[in-house]
Amino acid sequence: MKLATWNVNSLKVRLPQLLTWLAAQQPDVVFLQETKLQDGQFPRQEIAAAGYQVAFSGQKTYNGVALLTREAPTEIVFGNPLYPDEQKRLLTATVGGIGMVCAYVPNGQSIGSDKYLYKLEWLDALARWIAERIAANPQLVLAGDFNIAPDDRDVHDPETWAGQILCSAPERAAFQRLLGLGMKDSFRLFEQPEKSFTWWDYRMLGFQKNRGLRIDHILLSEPLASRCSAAAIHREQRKLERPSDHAPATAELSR
DNA sequence: ATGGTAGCCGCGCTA
Repeated sequence: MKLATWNVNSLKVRLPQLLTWLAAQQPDVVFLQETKLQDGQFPRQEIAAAGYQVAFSGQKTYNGVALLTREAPTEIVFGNPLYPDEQKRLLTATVGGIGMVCAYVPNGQSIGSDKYLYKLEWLDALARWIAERIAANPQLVLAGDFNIAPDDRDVHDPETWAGQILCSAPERAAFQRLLGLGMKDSFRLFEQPEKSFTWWDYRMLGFQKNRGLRIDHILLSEPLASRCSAAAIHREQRKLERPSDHAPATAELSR
């Protein structure tokens, strides 16, 4: 089973790229973030024609998450029942007996801002939700845009970014709390190239200079981590004309 | 030097 996560930064703009990428990569489950589409505008037909079922939760202009699956998703839960939230950032479903949680963690803007406090609250509630889901089904995938670079090796310039948004100690502690629930960072189950990132700022030639961060992750509960045979970042997507500022990440499960 | 770029029914906001 091949899992993929991608912050597409507008599904409307990125739909042609997504369809081409799906045909090339043939993932079984795709976690999308920043669809920026109201549910009525979701491109159901195009996704169905590509061979995927969908569950989605969107709003206009901002946020929006979707799950594309070969097998029908069941037990779909919109948002976090433990944290009422107007913003459409979380989607949970069961696919082939595996719990799938698609997350678009708040960016946080800057340390100490209202948005930062919201981010930390949101992450606290996410951890509680994940604990509940693992207890219900030990096979769980949590994937999406975490807006957290877990470690200095996930940062192009750790000194400049030290303590900054996406890298601060409380954000990293929130990420570690998810690992403490038994989730594994699939990317780090394998040897990886240095300076592997999933996001590069559109500004200041960020991608050309590889000034990136690894903030998009596929976390696997222990029974799934033991089945994981590969994990990769598809940075070639960031080289295309009119790219998302994020590249997709994938993880493969054997058996 | 707080810059810069992309996306959104925009006239600023979020990332």
